[in-house]
Amino acid sequence: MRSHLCGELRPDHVGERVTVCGWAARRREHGEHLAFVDLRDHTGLVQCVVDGAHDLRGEYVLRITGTVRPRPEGTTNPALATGEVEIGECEVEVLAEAEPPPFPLDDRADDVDETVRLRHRYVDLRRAAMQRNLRTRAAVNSALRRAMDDQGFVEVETPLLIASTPEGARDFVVPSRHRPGTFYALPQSPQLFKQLCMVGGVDRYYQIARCLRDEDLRADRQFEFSQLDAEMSFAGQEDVLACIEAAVGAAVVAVTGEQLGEVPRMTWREAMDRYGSDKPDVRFGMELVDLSEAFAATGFNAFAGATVKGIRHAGASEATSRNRLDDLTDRAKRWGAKGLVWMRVEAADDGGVTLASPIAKFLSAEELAEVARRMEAEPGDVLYLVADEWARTAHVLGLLRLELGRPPVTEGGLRFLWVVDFPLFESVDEATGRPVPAHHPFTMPHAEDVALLDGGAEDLLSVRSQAYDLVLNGWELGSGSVRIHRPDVQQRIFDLLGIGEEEAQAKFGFLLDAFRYGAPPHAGFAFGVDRLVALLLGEENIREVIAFPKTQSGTDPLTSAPTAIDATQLEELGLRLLPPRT
RNA sequence: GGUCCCGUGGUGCAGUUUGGAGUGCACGCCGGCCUGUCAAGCCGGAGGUCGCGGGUUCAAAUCCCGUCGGGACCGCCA
Repeated sequence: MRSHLCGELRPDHVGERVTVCGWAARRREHGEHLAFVDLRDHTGLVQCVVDGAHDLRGEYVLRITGTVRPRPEGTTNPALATGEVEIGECEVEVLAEAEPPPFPLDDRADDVDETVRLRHRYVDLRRAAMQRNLRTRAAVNSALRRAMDDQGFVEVETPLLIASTPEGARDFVVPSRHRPGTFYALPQSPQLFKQLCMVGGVDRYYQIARCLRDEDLRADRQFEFSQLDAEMSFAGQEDVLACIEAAVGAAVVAVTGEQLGEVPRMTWREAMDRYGSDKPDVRFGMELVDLSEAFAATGFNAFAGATVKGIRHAGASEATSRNRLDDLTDRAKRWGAKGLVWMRVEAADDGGVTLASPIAKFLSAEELAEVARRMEAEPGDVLYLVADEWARTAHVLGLLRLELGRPPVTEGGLRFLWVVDFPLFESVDEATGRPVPAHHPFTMPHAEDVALLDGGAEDLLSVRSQAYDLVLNGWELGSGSVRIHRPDVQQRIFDLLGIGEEEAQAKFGFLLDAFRYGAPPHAGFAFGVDRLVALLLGEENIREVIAFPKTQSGTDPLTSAPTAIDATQLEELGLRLLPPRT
């Protein structure tokens, strides 16, 4: 049907008779004698010169046969890759007529209401930016598969219809027709199946797996997403990190052409202390400064006995109004802080600085001087302090740091980071005394910390696990761990978590059974492909790298999903609907 | 579950603070003119439930309440 693609024509093609197909991106009419039509396909635009009468409208689907010729002196267009040539003596065949598109298909569409774009996604996808995103995503998938294949990983497909487990995210659920009243769940991840693959001698498993979680949507979260999921036998943390780095590095090369280099590491504890986050955005500083010692003997009740930390917003005093400070204080409270202390740094007569703050009068001169010293305060800065228990102080200041200092997604480069030594337990339930797992209950404790499992709440919370996250520019790309493969250790963890034998059998019985038949030591990882592609492309929203995404409320403006189903379908499934909640 | 922002011809906006006739801009669309344009140009035209409902008022795009839709975030996402 065609001999060339629109975007590939160059002066080399001059004199050739070519046939191209595409959409009429723009037309410039000069009466019935002459018109210029920019024909667009996925490779770009080429100018076609149409002589004589015609009726060509925007987005008509055309097949144009003509002769490639150089553009006349002075009419070349350096903005187009094909701008030195044009197609002349055109024969035009209208393959399909088209209504005017609902929004412009050039860069101006970046400002169009996203609902309108999604409702007409098939038109939106024609745009150069969306074509670039789809094709970059395909290149990343391809690079990931090649890298995993090259490292001896085997791609195994795991089921989509699986048994529901109450842990973790809310399941999407599918009713069974054969057994009315029972349900499949769609996988939140292939976690248990990939471990079964290890027992099954697969040795190195991977899959670009669709995962589904019925949780609230965000800029970096959709119901459905894709993970590069991997698991390795006879391997530990270092093996996994090396293999994942190779895969991610291949994706980075495929998109940017640049080598990844060594990915730095940071312990979870250090990440929380310095950045107030387990997924620190290390593209910028504004690190948390610990001030607890400065207030060890303070008379200011709000600071006494608390973890006090601060961040310094350099040079921001003039641009930060009192209104803004009040607003930030409100936010800090919504984030869980008791309050937010701010201090404006001003030049003092003696050449030092003074800290102007509503609470300055409650602090001693020594304390104020120590704050200024530790935070390296300069005149014109604003300091923000939070005092609370360690985790809350870090969390609130971590959010405040992002609010005040986070650069746009397109700036600061690609700053990958391994966060290692996550705690095994996130918290200890005050009512039951049971620890709450931070990852999943098959995560191997750090060898050096096993003795602490016998201790009290404080000991339990200090147990490190062999779990690790990969972070890129403040987004959690993925996480993994070394798994427990020994039944006795697993039993120990279940006991601690209060998971009885019956419950364990009901929830993961098949995995525990499998382990009785000889489980190799194994470890794995999974990271989100949508997030990786978005960040590689400088998109701040993963919907831009998904062909048909859903809105924040989980609907699809194109298909109107989710929709009601008819009574016969419900009947067949043995389901009856409750009246709508009021 | 919560906080905040947005909703005005097909698209993007101004108008909302301080109520006074659907007033305006750009693009697109339709018609006309135009033989070297390139986000072509010139002339003319059509196109509106100011998201929806209620309230206040002589009068509401504008103020108030509710609601729907979209977005960002907190919680949630082992």
